[in-house]
Amino acid sequence: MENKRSDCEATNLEIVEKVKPNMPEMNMLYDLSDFFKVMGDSTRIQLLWALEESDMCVNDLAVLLNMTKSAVSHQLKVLKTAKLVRSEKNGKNVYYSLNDHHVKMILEKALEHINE
Amino acid sequence: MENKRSDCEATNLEIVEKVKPNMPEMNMLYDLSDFFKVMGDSTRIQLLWALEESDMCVNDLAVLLNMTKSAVSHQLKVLKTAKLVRSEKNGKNVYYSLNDHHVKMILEKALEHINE
DNA sequence: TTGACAGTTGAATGGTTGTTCAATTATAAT
DNA sequence: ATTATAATTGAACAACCATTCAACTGTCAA
Repeated sequence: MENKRSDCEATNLEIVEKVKPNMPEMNMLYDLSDFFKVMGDSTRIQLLWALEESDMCVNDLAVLLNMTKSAVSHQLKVLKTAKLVRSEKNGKNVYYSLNDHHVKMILEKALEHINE
Repeated sequence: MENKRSDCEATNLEIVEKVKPNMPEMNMLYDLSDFFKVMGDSTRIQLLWALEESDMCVNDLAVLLNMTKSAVSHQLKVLKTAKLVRSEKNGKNVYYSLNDHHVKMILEKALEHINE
């Protein structure tokens, strides 16, 4: 048996069999959902949006977003792990910048969906 | 005082002041993050991917994804609330279909980011 | 070296969320 | 009418997550 968790039989088996080979690998699926999970937080979108305007240090990002440095730092780490931003130390400050040119396009497409 | 929650002063006030007027409204921000939250689940991405191939009823989607009808129905409701899918009743079955042409493009852009 | 500031970190907390389970509605067939 | 199937629903549970808090590291200035 292949479908152990499903509680039913197919209604249109020919459709299921036609679609099945075109479904993505689970690994790709998890990569995709992980990416969208990272984007699915208003604080992180604000950070990406701000860094699209200008490279900034943690301090300034915290002031701009009206949040504590700690909270901002935590979220920047998430963005860095997802390779959406990179950081560079400069004296006492750490400056963050965007690391991916797809983000702007994805945000634009998402806005098109929302504004429909 | 405007920034009550920030625990620091700006390091580069001119940058903060330059970026601030270009930041998005909070409402738009929440719409964006809500959209990405919906996309940030592998089950829902599978459902969208499958419906891109063919309209399908809940039963067939459950078999295809190897899940219970209940779990699939719950997630379809999330997608419907987000206006990403629509549904149509046909006898005992409810057939779902894609309701947004941006999703495919957004998935493609996201894949470009991942495959870098 | 001392003090102040920028940033990071880990634990704790409160809130959110995906799946399961059981019950329910609605439709079709006998 | 009765039975079976498709789908939905709400509650419950466990897992996950964003922010807070306190402690800590590293750097600069005096």
